[in-house]
Amino acid sequence: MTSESLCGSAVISFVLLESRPITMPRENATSTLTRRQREFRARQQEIFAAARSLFIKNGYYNTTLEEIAQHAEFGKGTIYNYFGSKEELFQGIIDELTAEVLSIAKKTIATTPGSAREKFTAYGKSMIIHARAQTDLFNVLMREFAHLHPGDARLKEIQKRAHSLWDILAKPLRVAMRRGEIRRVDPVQSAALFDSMLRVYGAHRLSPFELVTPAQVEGAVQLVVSTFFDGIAERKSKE
Amino acid sequence: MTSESLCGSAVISFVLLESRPITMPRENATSTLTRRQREFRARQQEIFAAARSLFIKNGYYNTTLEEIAQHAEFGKGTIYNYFGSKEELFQGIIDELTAEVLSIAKKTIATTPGSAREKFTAYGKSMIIHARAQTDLFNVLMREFAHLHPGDARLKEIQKRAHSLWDILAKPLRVAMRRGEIRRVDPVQSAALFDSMLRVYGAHRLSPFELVTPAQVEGAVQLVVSTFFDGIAERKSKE
Amino acid sequence: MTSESLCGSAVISFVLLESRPITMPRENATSTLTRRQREFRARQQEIFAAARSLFIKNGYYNTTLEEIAQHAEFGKGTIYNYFGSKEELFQGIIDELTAEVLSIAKKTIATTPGSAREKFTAYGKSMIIHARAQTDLFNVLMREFAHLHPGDARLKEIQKRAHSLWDILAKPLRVAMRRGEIRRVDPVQSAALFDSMLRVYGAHRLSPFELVTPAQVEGAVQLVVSTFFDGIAERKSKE
Amino acid sequence: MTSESLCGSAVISFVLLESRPITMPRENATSTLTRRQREFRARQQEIFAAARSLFIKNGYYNTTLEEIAQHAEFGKGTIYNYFGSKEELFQGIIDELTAEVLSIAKKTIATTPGSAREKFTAYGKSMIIHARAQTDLFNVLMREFAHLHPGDARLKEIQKRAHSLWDILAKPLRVAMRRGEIRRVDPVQSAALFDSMLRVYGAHRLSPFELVTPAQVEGAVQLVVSTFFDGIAERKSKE
DNA sequence: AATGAATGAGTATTCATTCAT
DNA sequence: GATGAATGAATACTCATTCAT
Repeated sequence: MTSESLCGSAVISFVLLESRPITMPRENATSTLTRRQREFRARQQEIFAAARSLFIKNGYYNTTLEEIAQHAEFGKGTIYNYFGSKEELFQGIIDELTAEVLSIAKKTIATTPGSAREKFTAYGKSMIIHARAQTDLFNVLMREFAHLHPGDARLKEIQKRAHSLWDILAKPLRVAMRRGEIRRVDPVQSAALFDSMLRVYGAHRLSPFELVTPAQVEGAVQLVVSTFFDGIAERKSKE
Repeated sequence: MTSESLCGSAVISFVLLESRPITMPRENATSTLTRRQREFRARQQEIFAAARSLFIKNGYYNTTLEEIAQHAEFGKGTIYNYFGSKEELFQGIIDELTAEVLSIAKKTIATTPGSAREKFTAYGKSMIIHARAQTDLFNVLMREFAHLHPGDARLKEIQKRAHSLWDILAKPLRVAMRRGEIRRVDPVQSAALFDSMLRVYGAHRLSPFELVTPAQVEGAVQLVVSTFFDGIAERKSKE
Repeated sequence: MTSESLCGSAVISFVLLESRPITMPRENATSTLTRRQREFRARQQEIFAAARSLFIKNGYYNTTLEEIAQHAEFGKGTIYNYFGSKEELFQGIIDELTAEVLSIAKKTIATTPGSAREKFTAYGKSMIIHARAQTDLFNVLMREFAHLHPGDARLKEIQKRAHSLWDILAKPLRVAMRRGEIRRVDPVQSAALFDSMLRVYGAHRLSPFELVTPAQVEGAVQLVVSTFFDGIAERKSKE
Repeated sequence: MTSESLCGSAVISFVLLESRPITMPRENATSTLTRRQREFRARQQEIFAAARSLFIKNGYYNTTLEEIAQHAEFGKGTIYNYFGSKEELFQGIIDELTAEVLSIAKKTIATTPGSAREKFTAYGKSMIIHARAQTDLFNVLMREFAHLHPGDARLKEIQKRAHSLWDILAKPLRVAMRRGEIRRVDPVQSAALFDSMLRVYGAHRLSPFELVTPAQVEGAVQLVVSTFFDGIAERKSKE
């Protein structure tokens, strides 16, 4: 039925940056960076971007460092001044991605006013938009998920982030439950189910459900939200 | 939001062998196979099984033909009498897998009596069980999904199979809709959403939702089914 | 004064094959080797010889595997069917060498009849001849002795072999001492001193003492032997 | 028998700086150096010392310029203001070393009063002490002796220095011969033999003859000297 | 048909050297 | 003068595929 990897990727894609980044230190608290440091960071980002786009297009194993270097317009050796290895470069991308996703989730849920339904609608919308922009990248992540052998420390980190994401989504569900707005369910598990449904729209290469116009996105999110909260069954309840 | 790969894998995992097999010719229409042919088929299967278990354990790129040959207890060269290349061997596995999934879906939906809800419950249960048994294999599939470059003919094939799966699930939904049991929704899209939710339970390495006992499986399926049909919102409709 | 490496090399050069070979299994006791095994051995020797001559000419670091392969008239990959790594290939050479030297010492001392002086003369002669044929190889060994980090198991092995050599030479000295033919000295240490003197003639590139004719070899050995046993001081003892 | 390298290294280790230095110009005849020049010399020495200790510890090929620069606390580029290349830096060290050895020999032989036996005793003692202090460095020299291809001008230079050393030792032997104190032998060749014996004690990693206390050093030198002058044979001459 | 030895294209990584700042 | 970022040539090692036996 469902694949671990699938779920795995789900997990990966929705993780919030609560924990420290794995490889690439993000902005310094104090913005006082020497010129040296700023330039270093800038070049690192250039290389990173080049690697990212190539990994996306061709996958980890089909991307050579030679190509990355050419694409980044640097010498091959230069790459190694900024990243210890091809693997580290790749891990950096995973890291960045999970951080982004987590950050989006956090912000959307926190800042959207209103009920769980409204928060989930907002979250769903930004996730779909975000995912469609990055779909291919997620794709790579999944392909190469192999790298994380069971027991690898990074796997644990990913797990932690997955839980973070679901916890973020679970919070408004708990509130709603307390208010008697939703049934008694495991909030984390339900959050995961919601999240999983959104994923259907993330696969632009395989999904049959075109989401090019904002209206289409809107429709998709509405379907997911209404299915999640109301179910698809007809309410015979009336009278 | 959601990742293509995730969805992609979803797609992969739920495809029924309706179309002709991609690589491995399945049973000849006429069951009259010469001894030669039967032996050939048998050896092919041995190799296939060896490759499958190794790809599962180590991934495509980390499995060498040398290992496959040893594991299959054949000479390295012999492999090439049965498969044109490592790649073809791998495609055969994808093929087999998608066929299995599709076949399960077809059978479950067709043979389970009763309403859509009952059919979906049965489908969900067998899928979760099936997936947990094969999780690692799906995992590989996803990892190596990279092989299917956009535009690759095999990608189209996979898409077709994904649609087949959803169509199978959509059928009972259409019936229910006609009967007024469920709301007006896109049945294929809804089928995809249901399918996607099941995936949450497929990731034994990342999923926080342990499903070891039959009761746990039952509970998970119930949650998915009830969420799908009824939603999680409290029915205030009463009265 | 004297360099460790020098002594080190001395040690290396005069070691007897008592212990099992480090890397390359020597002739099977039973000469029953399958054709496969014999061919394997033969090719291994070809590669070995090619590597040896190149290491001699250019040193370990200045010899590439590409060159070794070309010189051996094999493909680069083929080398790795016979040796696990460049390092192992190199170690094999050290091994072979030390084994040879040890074997020569053993045989010469054992088979030469007469007193210690006669045994040492025979030993000296064959060592000088042997060394001049292999001088360059010893040279490489010394250059690359670095590879053996202190604590390396192979270093211990070399030490053991060095002791073996000296022990072989010490034996006739002990006999002579018992007979009162030579003074009370540490036989092993004296053996080492004798051995060390021979080394003067091993360096054809640096030694000023040409040893091309058999007579010259004879003269050199006589000088070493007479110095060792009688000293260079004039015997005023007479009367 | 004996290895060129061994002997080669012997040669290297006992060479006196009579000839012009190969790479590093030594003190200007006129001691009038501008401040510029003095500072240049000073920095050159700092780099030199750093390189030396690293070459000793790790060998030529396993020492990177990066490391040398860090150890010398200079920028990598700065090194190239003081030395043309890594190779040149290394040659400078060989040069310094051989000069040291030669200088010690010269001084010891010249200043020790008395007979050849006494001069040789003094020489032996200081050489053993000196070598044990620098064993590792000699070691490197030997390892990297490869650099000197046959025909290399520097090889000739080394040979010249070797001869210088032996000539220094040969001188007192000639005097003794003239006085009838020692037999008629080739004084240079005998000097080389004596020198070679000392080398046994230079290899702290391989030598079984521990020389940690001054008494042990004394004993070793006595053994070498007495063997060299008197031989190990029992004097039956009496009567 | 079965084999596995031979192959060499392909790749990550290192490091001496240069040169713009 | 000092620096260290940039460079790319160089190299050990892998592995899918071929083919002679």
